[in-house]
This record gives sequence, structure tokens and C-alpha cells, in this order.
Amino acid sequence: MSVLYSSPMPLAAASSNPPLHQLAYEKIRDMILYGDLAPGQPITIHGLVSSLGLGMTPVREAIRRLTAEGALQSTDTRRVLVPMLHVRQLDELSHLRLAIEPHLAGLAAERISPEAIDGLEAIDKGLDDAIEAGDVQSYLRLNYAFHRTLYAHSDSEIALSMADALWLRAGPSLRVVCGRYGTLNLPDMHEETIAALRKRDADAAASAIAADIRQGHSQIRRSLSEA
Amino acid sequence: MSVLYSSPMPLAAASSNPPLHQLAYEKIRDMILYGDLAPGQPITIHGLVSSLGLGMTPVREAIRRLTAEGALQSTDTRRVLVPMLHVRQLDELSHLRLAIEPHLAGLAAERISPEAIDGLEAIDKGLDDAIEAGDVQSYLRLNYAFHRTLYAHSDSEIALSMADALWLRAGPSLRVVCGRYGTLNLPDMHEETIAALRKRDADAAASAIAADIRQGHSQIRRSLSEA
DNA sequence: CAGAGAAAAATTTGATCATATTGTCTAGGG
DNA sequence: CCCTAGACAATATGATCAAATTTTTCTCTG
Repeated sequence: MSVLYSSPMPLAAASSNPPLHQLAYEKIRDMILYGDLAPGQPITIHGLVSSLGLGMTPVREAIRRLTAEGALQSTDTRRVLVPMLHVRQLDELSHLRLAIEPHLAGLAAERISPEAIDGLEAIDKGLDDAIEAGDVQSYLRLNYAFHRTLYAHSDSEIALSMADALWLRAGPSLRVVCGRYGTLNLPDMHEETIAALRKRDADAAASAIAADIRQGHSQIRRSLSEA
Repeated sequence: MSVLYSSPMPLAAASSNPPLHQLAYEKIRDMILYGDLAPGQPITIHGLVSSLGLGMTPVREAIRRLTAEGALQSTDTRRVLVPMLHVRQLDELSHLRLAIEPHLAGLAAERISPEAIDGLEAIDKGLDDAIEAGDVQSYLRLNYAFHRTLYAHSDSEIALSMADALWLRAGPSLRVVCGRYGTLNLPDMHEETIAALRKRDADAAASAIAADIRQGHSQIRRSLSEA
């Protein structure tokens, strides 16, 4: 599972701290991000209520939040589903990600510490292992972790939240690609990125991330046009 | 964006159609967008419940949604307030708006119809009147309407929703500027924009909107640094 | 009499509320 | 100055109502 709460107190009684709607949000978001929910799949509140073991209110609030972020879509008949990405929207996503993420990477390059770069390298190492093992779950988690961790060093709150929203929109489709082609032909530009970070070269870092995004999206686009 | 009710019956009885949480969302959003809520002002659920005359559940869901969009901010102590924009975040907003809105304007320029341009011109005319009359409410509404209407022609769902979110973040601060300086020294680049649209000149439209954004933000920045 | 299609019942699902529970802030006593 | 009661606000529950979908039933035609 993911790193949930950083407990300042090592003792018990930490489970009730975060509000349930927050917990529900994180769980559902992860389901979307890591492909447990397929594009086009309808979501029912009751289904989530029973599968998450939470009450109705927190789940509904989490759904509202995710809908606002574009991770879910509510139809005119008040039903909710995982959005299906069309080519048109995928191109939009590419454009927006290219407008935001390289910029974040550039800012991060100017601020990130050597230790944090080591951390990224460790993530990337795990990523390579996951690719070799064909472990799609881990691949998706670590790939996201790499980007998210890097961008977090940009110190740009708002842009970061927009990048998050964009990833949420791309998530389900990424999963579909992996399900179809496996993890083998998923090269990335992470090593180039890390090299740029070590040199504190903002432009190079931005370029590497841009290339990474282009690569990934061309995979998704190919997969989409075949379907 | 809002595919609300495609009424099969053109007659009345449409007041109960949209879900209350949707209604609550729109009302609160407008309060933020048009400056009825000041930056830093704390929000209480009960307050909104009684002032909007709605139940607690719809209001809560609307607040979650707005929080997800960055229009509201929830503290670690479970309290909600209108975010206060700091210079740092304002610069971020500028950068993001400049990355997205000129692009939307350019796309719109390639697609918009002459009739729609006339509509924009009418909005701009109303805007000038509002400025002369010192009517801040109308100014904010019409200024938003001008941009929003233009961008809607870009046919870019996702970017449009991000632009909306950015406006929501900037809204309260814009209002503060107007409250401080009135509407008189609020020049805009709308006429240049309209001219560019008539020529179907995407680049010129994008430049005009970029200039408009820079102007507006320099006003806000000045106001912020004085406070 | 078989089958297409419409009407109606049943079921599923979403929306909302009243209320109980839990957590947070505040003011006064130690 | 710290600590604790109580007032206040947010969170969460489960029940109830309404809308929508699916299934069933019925009728009418070929």
C-alpha cells in the first residue's frame, strides 16, 4: 500500500485522525490512478460504500471531489463513471502536461537536494525492476511516484495540483496500455532527468520530462487509435 | 461545460431539476467569483446552510468540490476559508494563466463565428459602461463573461476547466483590488482581442489576451504588495 | 399461436435530511 | 500558566424519498 499518514506518535490511536471523506478520496483516487477502474466503467455509490466499508456521506463527498478534478464524470442522469479518453482529449492532455510538468521539473532542478535526487534514483531503480518483472501495478505506482516526488520539489502549489489533476485524467488509459502491451516496451527518460538534476540544469530537466511525456502519450495514442 | 438538463419539456417545472448540491455549488462559486467572500474569510457550514436555505448535505458536497478546485481551502483543523493569495502564489497564477488562456484564445479565434464575436462585443460594451458607472459587481461579472465566453469557443474541455479553476483562485483578490481602487483605472485589451478575432488571427488574439492578463495581474500584485 | 412492442411493476441507484457522534476552541478554575 | 469543562462546529450514520433503469407482463398484429 501507499504511505498514508506520517504518525508523529508511534503509539496507537492514529487510525481515527484523518476524516473518512479524506480516506475515501485517497482510496478511490488510487483505484483510478493505478487502474483498478477501467475507462467507461460506471461507479455506484452503494458499490463503493460496501467495497470500502465506509458510510454513504464520506463516499459521496469523495466522489464530488474527484468529479471536480475530472477524475470522474457525472452524466446528465446523475450517474457517475470513469471518463473514457478520446483522441481529441488525449491531445489536449498532452499539450497541458507539456505546458506544466516540464516547467515544474525545471523549478525542481533548481531546488532539489542531492539526497532527494538519490531518492528519485532509488525509485527509478525499482521502476526498472518492475518493468523487467512485468509488474504493472508497481510500474504505475513507481512511475507516478517518480514524477510526483520530483515535482513536489518545485515549491509550486497550484501548478502541482493541476499536474495531479492531469495525471488523474490520464491514469485509467495508461493502465489500459499496460494491460495490452505489458511493461516491456515502456522506455522512459528518467535517467536523463536524474543526470540533469545532478547538474542542476533546469532546461535539461525540463526537456527530459517533456520527452518522457511525449513518449508515454504516443503509446497511449497508438493504443487508442487501435481500439 | 455544464450539460445540465436537456429538457424534453420546454414548459415550466424546471426548478427542482438540478440537484441541490449543484445549485449550492453554483451559488457559492458565484459568491467567490464576484467577491462576496473576502480572502481569508472563514466559512462555516451552518452559515451557508442558513444563508442559502439549503440542507447540510448539499452544502457540504459543494464545499468539497470547491475545495478540490482550490476555490476554498480547508485548514488542518477542519475549518474552511477563502484562500488568501500571497505574492508567490499570484506569480504562479500569472504563469499558469499565461500558459493556458492565450492558447485557448488562439484556438477560439480559429473557430468562433462572426455572430459570437458580436456577442463578445456586446459584453465588452456593457463592461465599459460598468467601468464608467463604477459598478464593481457588473464589472466582475462581465469581465469574467467575456473571457469565459471567448474560451468556450476553443472546444477544449480540459483546458477550459483548468482556466475556470484559475479564475476561481484569482476571483477574491480581483475583487479586493476593485474595492480599493474602484473600476476607473482598469484598462483592458478586449478591443484588441475582438479585432484579432475578426481577422481570425490566432496569434494576435493570444497576444491580446496575454497582455490583458499581465495588466490585470500587475494591478493585483501592486495591491497585494501595499497590503 | 408466435413475436414485437408498449405499459407497468420491481429493482436499483442517487439525493436529501434529521440526528448522533466526534473533534475543536474557549474561558474560567486551580 | 496549565488544565479541564462546556459550548460550538464538523463529521458521519442510516433512514426516507425520488428518479431511473431493468424486468416482467400484457396486448395486438401477422
